Amino acid sequence: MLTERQLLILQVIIDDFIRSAQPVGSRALAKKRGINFSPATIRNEMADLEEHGLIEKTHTSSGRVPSEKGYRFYVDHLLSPEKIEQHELNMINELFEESIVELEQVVQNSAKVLSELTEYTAIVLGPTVEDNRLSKFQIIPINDESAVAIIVTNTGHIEHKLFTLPKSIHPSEVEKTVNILNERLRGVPLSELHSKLMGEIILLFKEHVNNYESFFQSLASVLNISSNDKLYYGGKINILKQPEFQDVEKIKDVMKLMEEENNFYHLLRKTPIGIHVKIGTENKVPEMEDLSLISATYNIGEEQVGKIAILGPKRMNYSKAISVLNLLSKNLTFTLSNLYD
Amino acid sequence: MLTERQLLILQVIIDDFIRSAQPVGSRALAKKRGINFSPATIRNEMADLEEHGLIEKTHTSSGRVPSEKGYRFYVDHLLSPEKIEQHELNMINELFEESIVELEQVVQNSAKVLSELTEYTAIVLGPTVEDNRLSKFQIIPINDESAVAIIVTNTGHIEHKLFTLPKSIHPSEVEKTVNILNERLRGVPLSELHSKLMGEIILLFKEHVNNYESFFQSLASVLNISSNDKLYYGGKINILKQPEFQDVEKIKDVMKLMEEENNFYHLLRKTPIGIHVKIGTENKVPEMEDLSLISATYNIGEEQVGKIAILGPKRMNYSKAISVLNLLSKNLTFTLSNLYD
DNA sequence: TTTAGCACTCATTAATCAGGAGTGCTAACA
DNA sequence: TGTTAGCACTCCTGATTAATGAGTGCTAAA
Repeated sequence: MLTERQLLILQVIIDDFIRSAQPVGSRALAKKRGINFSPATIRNEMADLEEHGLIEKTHTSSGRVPSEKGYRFYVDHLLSPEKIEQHELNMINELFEESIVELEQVVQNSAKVLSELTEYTAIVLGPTVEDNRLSKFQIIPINDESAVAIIVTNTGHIEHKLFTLPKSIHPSEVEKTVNILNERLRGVPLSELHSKLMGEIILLFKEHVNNYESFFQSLASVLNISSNDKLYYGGKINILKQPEFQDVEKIKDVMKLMEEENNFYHLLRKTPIGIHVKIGTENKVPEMEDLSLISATYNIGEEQVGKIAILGPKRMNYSKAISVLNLLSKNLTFTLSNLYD
Repeated sequence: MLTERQLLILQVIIDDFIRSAQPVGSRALAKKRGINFSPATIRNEMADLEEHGLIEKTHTSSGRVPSEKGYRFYVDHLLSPEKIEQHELNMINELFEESIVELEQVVQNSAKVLSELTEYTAIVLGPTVEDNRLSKFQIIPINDESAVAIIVTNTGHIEHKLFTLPKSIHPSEVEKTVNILNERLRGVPLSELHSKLMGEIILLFKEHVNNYESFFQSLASVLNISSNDKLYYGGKINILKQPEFQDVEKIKDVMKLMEEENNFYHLLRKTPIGIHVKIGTENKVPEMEDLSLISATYNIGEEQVGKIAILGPKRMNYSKAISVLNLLSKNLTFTLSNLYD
């Protein structure tokens, strides 16, 4: 379909545009090393590439700019992996060197490092708590009328919830309840706790716990875990450094996009396993037509727990971003698996 | 110092500028109702006001704009309280109508409402956990080597911390420890837990708990509560609606300011009790020379727990902002005091 | 097939100009 | 003596024009 020379020219155009953010003309291109033909020849090839819809002009007599289709082709076929510098490697390794206390902390720091390495905005979706399995449940009475429920999961995630504890419940009943729940619910994904409780466990309650009704109500609400996996940003304002965001309206759009957390939450949830690149309108979000989102997944053992992603202009350094994302997601998976699996 | 008429003119200039963001000229001023003298007269008075440093020209033949000193004078002497509309009252009341589960949630929602009511950016400093008093402490073993410590305070704040539990410790020892700590530390501010532990309580440990040393180490780190009171923003991008932020560099500055959470954290911590207005350079932060920050405190009972604030352009509607802030902080104090005190 | 040459297009920038809002000053007025 | 009308002057704003230059497509020659 495309000749070797056309591929070469396309690659150089996109590489150059990614670097300079300026439309690339035939003369400037001819001067690049590796290019041994005249501007006129290049103009002919460019016309062909434009017919294929891979590059565009911004006006009749301007240089060429990659089209969305061009970026897609570039990402799919022309990308050469970028070498990661030693000092960049160090930054990533430092993330995992300190003693790791909380999973969330590591994840949050990853976003920061990711944004610093790429100069784009990093978005990290924290562990999907719903898929975690219950490993320990406990109730701590605080005063006459309230208590805290503690839920510990297999990935070390801890959650606490305040609830009202009916006065009529005797401490021994509470203990019995805790025992029942631990016995029956260990290993159950948090998302299924509520239905399990309403199914088999309510029968046990009827049998063993006096005055169970209002108490059971409270428990039901406590075990109704809503998906509250969090979204962390790193370098939110990095994106403003990009020359394409010198326009006030565009800045407002992208800031608004990030402000409303749901946007990226849903976008990232949908994302498949492994590295995934969505360019411009492929994101199906009007405000993202000038943005690309590259995402990767990280796991704990076999369980897929979260996503890390880079948000940049369509004209982003895909090669660099993918390399860094790939490395970091693998490191995250490795470290977290060792820790919690 | 200033005549009645000059005060009137100053007030009208500032009111008008706050509304329109345009320099106010003598002719436009003369047409306002309540003004019954000619443009020429107004020009004379304006010249006086300018000599006092209360208003400024943007260029030789422009209308007048309030100076920072002018705003200060306006806030101190000319402010008339703004009536709060019924639907605005409703928005505030709705905050407190739903059953309140977590203090943090209320506080966070306050930021949202505050930003919606004012169209500026709201900043809320959550409860200062350090000043809370311990009301309940508990330890829950998770597995052979780790446990969760639960700390509940008098304001209903719950905190959990993972720590390593030496295998050598027998469950009965843990129970004894929990009893000792609850007995000795109840009512102690979180910020003093650590020193109390290292002082009187270590002696009790030596006496009553076997193999206490490494266990005690863990406890010490658990009870070393760092001040992690959080900063919440509402309507971060509201500030971009203001006509003074149509300049890309300014937008970057203010976004960066908000991105680095420490900035406002420290600024708000310093703020005195009650309503407080800092205009432009009074904030002592170079990037805030075009911004004003109005803050208020909210309490639980007698204890001052947090701050709510509004960040807007220097040309903000002080009257409205102060009224809303005043009302909301009082409501917060009232509701939280009833709940937790 | 490649390339030199040329006419043409269009964005960008600087320069010029007209219109208008606003000021300060002076002199007349109540 | 305080107030106001009149006027010359300043400076911002927006529109228009012109020059420059980067780049293209096409044609014809190598």
